This record gives sequence, C-alpha cells and structure tokens, in this order.
Amino acid sequence: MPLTVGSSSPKRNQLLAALSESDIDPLLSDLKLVAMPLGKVIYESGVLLTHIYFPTDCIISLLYVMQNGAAAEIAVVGNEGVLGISLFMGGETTPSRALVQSAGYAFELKRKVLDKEFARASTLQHLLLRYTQALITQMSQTAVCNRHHTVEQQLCRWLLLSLDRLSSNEVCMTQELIANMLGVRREGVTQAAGRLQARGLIEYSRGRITVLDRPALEIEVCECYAVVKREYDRRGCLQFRVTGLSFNAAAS
Amino acid sequence: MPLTVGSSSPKRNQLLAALSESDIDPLLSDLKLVAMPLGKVIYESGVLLTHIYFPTDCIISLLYVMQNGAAAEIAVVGNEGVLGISLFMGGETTPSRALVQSAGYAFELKRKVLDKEFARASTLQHLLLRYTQALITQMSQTAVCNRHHTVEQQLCRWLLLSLDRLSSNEVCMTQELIANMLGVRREGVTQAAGRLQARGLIEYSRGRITVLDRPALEIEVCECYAVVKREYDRRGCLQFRVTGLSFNAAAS
DNA sequence: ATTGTTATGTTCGCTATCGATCATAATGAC
DNA sequence: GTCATTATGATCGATAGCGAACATAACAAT
Repeated sequence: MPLTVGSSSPKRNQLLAALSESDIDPLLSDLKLVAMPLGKVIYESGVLLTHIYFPTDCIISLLYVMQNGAAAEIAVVGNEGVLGISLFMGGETTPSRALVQSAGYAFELKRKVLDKEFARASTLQHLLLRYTQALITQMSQTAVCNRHHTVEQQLCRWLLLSLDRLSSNEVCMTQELIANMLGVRREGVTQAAGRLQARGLIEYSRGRITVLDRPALEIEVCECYAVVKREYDRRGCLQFRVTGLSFNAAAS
Repeated sequence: MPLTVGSSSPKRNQLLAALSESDIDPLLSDLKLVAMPLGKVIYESGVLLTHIYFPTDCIISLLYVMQNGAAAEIAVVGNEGVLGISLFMGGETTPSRALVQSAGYAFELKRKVLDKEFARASTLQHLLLRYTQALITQMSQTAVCNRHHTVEQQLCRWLLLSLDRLSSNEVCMTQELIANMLGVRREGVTQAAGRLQARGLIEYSRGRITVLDRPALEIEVCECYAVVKREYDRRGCLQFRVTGLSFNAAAS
C-alpha cells in the first residue's frame, strides 16, 4: 500500500540521493516513508534503537536531558543527515533524545538491513561516517557556543540552522520551546527576539517566527554557525549526485 | 633504531589491547611508539592528517579554537581511545586542535595502513567506531556542562577525567592552563580550587594538583562526569582481552 | 643574595543571565 | 461574544562569571 504523500515537492534525503542506482536499488524495497509529526519523540535516551531514519523535510532536535529534567539541544538533523548514528557506530542506544522540531517525513530503514549494507564497506557506509563527522563538528560547536556566546547570538544560530533545513523563511516554534532547546530561560529568548524584531531582522507572533533579513542575521550570528555550515557543505560537495532521485513511489 | 622507552610499566592502549593476535599481528610492524611531550600540538585545526595515534600513557586535549584565539576543551583522550578519528570518519581534517596535556607515549599508525585495515570491516573498525560513539557522548556532555554547571563543578569533572587517564592522583597543570581548557577565567579556577582545597578535597601548589579525597570529588561533581564514564565503561566491557599485550618491543 | 619570572591570591565594578512573579495580548472553543 | 488557554512582555532582586588591575609568593638562574 503506497503512502500517499501528496507533496508538491518530492521527498528527498541528501544522503540517499548521493547513492548511485546500484547502491540504492537493493534498499528501495526496505525504505519506508513515514510521517514525523511535530513533537514526536523518535528516540528516547538510553532506549534500544531498531530503525534508522533519513529525514526528507522534517527537522529533528537531538536533546540531552539532565537528571533534573532540564534539556539542551546538542544538534539538529534535517534532510542533509540521518537519525540514529548509534546503530552503525555500535552503541545500540543513544545518550540523547530525538524530538521532531518541525513536522514532515523520513525514510525508515530496519536495523538489520542497515547492518548488512554498512558491513560491506559500501558507499552508504562512507556517506554515513562522513555525515557523522559533520555532526560531531556541530556538537563541538554547540559546546563552544554555550560557553562563550550570548543568548541573542545563539538564537541567531538556531534560527539559521533551522532555516537551512526548511524551504521557507518561517519557523514555527514558541519562544518557550526555543528556550528549552537552547537551555536558557524563556524570558531570555523573549528579550533577544524582541531586540531582533525591533531592528527588523525578524518578525514574530505566537509561535511563528519569520526571518525578514537573513543577511543581517548572518552578520549578527557568532562564528559557530559558519563553522558548522562549512563542514556540512564541504561534505556535500564530495560526491552528491543531482539526478534528483524521487522517492515518492519508493514507500511501500 | 629501537626506541628506548625506559618505562617501568608496559606501554598499552586499550583499543589495541582489545584486538586478537590475528588482528594485531599484521599491524605490529607499522605501529611506532612515539613520544608525546607536554604542550605539543599533535593536530592543528583544519590541517590534513597523516597519522593516527593510540595514546598509551599520555593525555590529549581536543580544543576548539575560536577566531579571537580563545579556546575550549571539548574532549580528552587517553589510553582508552585514539586520536585522529577524522581519518577513518572520512573528514581528512579535524576542526579542533589536539594538544598534549600530560606527557607520555603513543603508538603512531600511518594513514595508509589504517585505511586498509579499516576498509575490511575488521575488529579494529568496530572498536574505533564504538570508541567514537563514546567520544561523541563526551562532547555532548561538555556542551551541556558548559551551559548548566558552575566553574567549580566543571573543575571537578576535569580533574576526575584527568585522573582516570593517569596512574597517579596528581595532575600537573597550572590553573591558568586549566582555565584555558575549560574556557573560563584563571581567577575563576583559582577561586574554585581554593574552595576545594579549603575543604580538603585537593591540595595544590604551582602547577601541581593532588587529589586527596576522590570520593568527595565524585559527590561534588555534576552528573556529566558519571554519564561520560559510564559510556566509556560500557564500551570497555564489550570484548577487551586482558592478555596484557606489551608493546614495549613493538616500536621500531 | 639578587633578580626576574611565573603561579596564585585578591579586589574593583560590570553585565548577562537567572528565578520568580505578575501583566498583557492573541488565539481558539463554545 | 465569552471564556479559557496560551504566548509574550515586563518587572524585581540575586548571583555567577567577566575584565582589569595589582599584590604576593614560590621558584629558577646567576
């Protein structure tokens, strides 16, 4: 039973799109397009993973949750990446929670299929490892940013990282939730957002932030954003095919 | 020309020690024991890597250096791990600087040899990936710790992580350098250390910190330490052989 | 012993962020 | 339209860490 995705744009994940036909063909029947509704917890910290996910148009936050319940986002994953690196890294479980930050779809692959594919030193293996390297950069940069930069700078970084993973210039997320992601107070985000709005860089109301002046945001943001972006881009220009594999029909 | 190591204890790296004889034998002639003097920069950020290092008794800091020169430690590596994950992760370069924090030795392996060994889905491949997963945990935890915990807690974490990678209860490092690692002011470290000393947990003078009451430190430290340690331990109990491979003679 | 160097101690005011509390405004349900 | 709910705005004092400047103390070289 084919999923009726009903999308105007084809569902596409950059990692899968970078595979050659001979690489992707044996996987096609195992890739299942699944919905990723806003707020859904894909992985809970410490739980055994059974599937890996290739986002097509959703954004996933990797959150570390502390004993007292407070959380902090350590990375975001969009269609440039994959969710569940612990599976091929050999950890069985993730230490973090994976939360859908922006709704959409993802291709799901069973652990067993992934293991087999990964074991044979395939192109997929190289892509996954190279992506993981970029993810590590993002996490490192988050650590640095948490230490050295202001809430306002971090908000800019968060907005730009989100924007890069969306097709629009609008992010749907309350300031309260953003504060949870960044691990700061809601009031701090309110003030930072207020200043950015006053200067005309963004506009927002009740859980909907529109970026009006992206270039200005890129000036305002700390270096952390550029470092992470460069690393993903560097990875991207390696060997991506642009044959525009459409996976609309691949879901079963 | 054999290196005269002159060590009372045999040089041992946990990853290499976990390999079976058939796994390690083909590598023996390529593993070269090299000195890692205090303060030496093993990798500079952005530079092409040519060797991978398996520390035996040194401690290496992975530092992220910002544009303004300020730095922050995002992870430490000792004989439980390996230096240069970018090589097998496919990144070519590291985004961070690797600095010798405590002098000792490491086994050096040429990139070419590593690539060949890694490509054949060997035990080494699994060990390296599993270790990288633990390293990712450490980086995530650093991000969280930077956001939420006090300088004093972070100093405790730093001391314990260092102690775990040393055989003694003494860490040689000035407060100024520790401050650089943690990305805080020297005065902050001085005050935190002063408080810990007043309470009898540590004792220090001029670049030499002695831990007097480790259990008390473990109470004082934030959860971040335990999370990281558990992850490394979990990894460790997987399949380590304890045949005590001594690599004293392996250097050439 | 003298001197220079380095490590640590101490102080000042300053700012970002926190934690808590309450006020206002937008939205949806009915 | 009314009402409850939710998002944002605004305030208070408290505090941790910053930046800078200077004081002391330990050590090393000669």
